[in-house]
Amino acid sequence: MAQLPILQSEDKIVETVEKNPVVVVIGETGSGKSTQLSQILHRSGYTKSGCIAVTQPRRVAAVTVSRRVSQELNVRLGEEVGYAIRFEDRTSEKTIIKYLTDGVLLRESLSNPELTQYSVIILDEAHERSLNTDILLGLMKRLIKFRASNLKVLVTSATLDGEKVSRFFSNCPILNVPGKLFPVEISYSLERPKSYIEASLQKALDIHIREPEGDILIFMTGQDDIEKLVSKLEERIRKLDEGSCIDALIYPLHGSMPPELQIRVFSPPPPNCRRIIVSTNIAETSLTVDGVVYVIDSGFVKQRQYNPSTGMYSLDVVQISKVQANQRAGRAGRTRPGKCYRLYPSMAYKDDFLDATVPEIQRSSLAGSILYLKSLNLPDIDILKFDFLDSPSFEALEDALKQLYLIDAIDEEGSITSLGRTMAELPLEPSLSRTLLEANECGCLSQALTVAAMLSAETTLLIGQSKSAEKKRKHTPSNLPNGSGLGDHIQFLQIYELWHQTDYNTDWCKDNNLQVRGMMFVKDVRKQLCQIMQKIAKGSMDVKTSRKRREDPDYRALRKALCSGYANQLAERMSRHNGYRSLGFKSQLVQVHPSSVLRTDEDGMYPDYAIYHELIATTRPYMRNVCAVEMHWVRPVLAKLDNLNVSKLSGGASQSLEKIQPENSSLQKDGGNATEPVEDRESKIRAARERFLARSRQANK
DNA sequence: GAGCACTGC
Repeated sequence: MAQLPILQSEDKIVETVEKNPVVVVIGETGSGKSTQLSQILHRSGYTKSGCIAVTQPRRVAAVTVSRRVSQELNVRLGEEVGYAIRFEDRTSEKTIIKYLTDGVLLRESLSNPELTQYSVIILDEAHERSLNTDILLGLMKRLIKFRASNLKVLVTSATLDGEKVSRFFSNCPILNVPGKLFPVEISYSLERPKSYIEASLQKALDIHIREPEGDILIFMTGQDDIEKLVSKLEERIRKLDEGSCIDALIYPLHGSMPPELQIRVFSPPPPNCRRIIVSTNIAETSLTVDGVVYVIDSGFVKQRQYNPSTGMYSLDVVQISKVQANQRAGRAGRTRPGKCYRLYPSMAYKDDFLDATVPEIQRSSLAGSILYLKSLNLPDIDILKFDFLDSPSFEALEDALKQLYLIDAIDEEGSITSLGRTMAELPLEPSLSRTLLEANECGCLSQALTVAAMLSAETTLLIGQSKSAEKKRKHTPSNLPNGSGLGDHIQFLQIYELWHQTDYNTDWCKDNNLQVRGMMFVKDVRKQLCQIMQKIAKGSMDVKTSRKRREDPDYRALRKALCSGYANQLAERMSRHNGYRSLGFKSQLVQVHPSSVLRTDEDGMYPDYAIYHELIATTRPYMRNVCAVEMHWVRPVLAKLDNLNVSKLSGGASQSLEKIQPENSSLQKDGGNATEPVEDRESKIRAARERFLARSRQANK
């Protein structure tokens, strides 16, 4: 094996780590930092006083990297070298080098905030800025103060933000480790094309006809565009004169494809044949296809973002960042020198592209993370002034506190409640943790466990289908239950109960268009939730079937529990039509998503009140996964909304926080009225409550 | 009557 570049810097690394509590290591792809840093520190004795932890943003990475290190050290995986990911802990008392996902390390710090078992913590791939890594960065900054004598922290990052991470850790040293990428020649378009599909098609055909062999990787934004381009490519390549150029195999590649189809891409092509892979950004970091020599980059990506003032997610096509553009280009230089064709002008890259992708922490709802931080009970840290590498907006923090207050996870002063503490232990969104705890009181825990597990995996359940396949499917109506018309949560419960009756038969999943992988994941989640709930469960947690339904045919207990958990995700129907108004946020008109199984009554009207799992703006604002609830369950929630005092929740920090936020305000630029005054919001909540009371009076007549 | 990128506890 050729010597990895990082080993030439071994002495320098050891010396720098010796002298500094935190070191930033910048190493490009192929530098060997993921496999070698841990071994270097092991060799220099850091495993004598504890274990070396290396975090990874993805599970597969934790598994594959630890496997390689165990081979290099010639030990059995799970002994001296091991890994820990959700549902799987392959470590033992012998373990001295442990690879784990950042989420698992966060869970560990919940039960052991000082992380005393570790002498070294390496946050690998920190430039990806996953939500969990960002929280870990903040926690590490605090931890090195308390464990200055016996903890070393290493952060690996991409070139562009190494300086920033260093500044965050009091100007800690930065070490550069060369990568092992081949040069990639980059060319730009003169102008932005009218159609990215057409431009990609032309460019791919050009390369295929004129350039020597080597696979082509094309980055598109989503399944739809990928399928269009694949069929156009197939048609055009079929029409090429036989013998005028080598053969081509065209593969789509995206996350909603079943794994067996994804794997196809990795089988090497037959001789005299070029692979053309049309992919989402799954091929940017998660999957690496060897043999790619040409990259075509559309310059766009689909990104999910959260608007804290409306509680709504949107999935937008946005311009990629410079870091992403370079990551995409690098995919062409893994095996030999390559070429990258950017379908945008060089000026666009220089002037329009952000340096780095907006970190996830500034694009997500923070209720779960804030609850987690509050449950750590760090006396020296005010959560709202928590030292993030990039701070989330004030609105996002305020929104998280409001959500947590409405579901009783924190009290009026913003302190965590005992309920909140239990919720933080569950690996679920706060709304679902709250539902479980309420269900435990109402005697429907087993049902709630199923619903929570199903919603944890929801997007991966239904097999991703193209539009044409969908049309075909309409002729064969689904045999799946319909949630008794009460909503999608109930349907999820009924589906799982049926699957349980088949003894978790995988063919049953396939027959019903359910992703086997997704359903197995649900089963694992449910099992994990049962283990955590064991201590406090008041009733059986086994999957119940028809017997239970006779006792409560309308699932009233479960829907009432859901109403507590989703207190912040509540909507009231408009009086004359089937549109809903979301309560508790800036007034927002939303529709039931057409895929919902929620049923209308004999007059064609939806129920007066419903809870929703999420609001998502696509062509219009939709509530996805809704469930009918009853008016009198909603009453206490509205009372709580009425008494809401956000500045009290943040411990009066609102004023000072607003002052230190201005640099984040640009993020909200496109989010509409993110800065609506609190008084406006409160008056709207009051108006909603008045409408509710009027409706109550009418109902009582 | 519409459409969903990618991760993770």
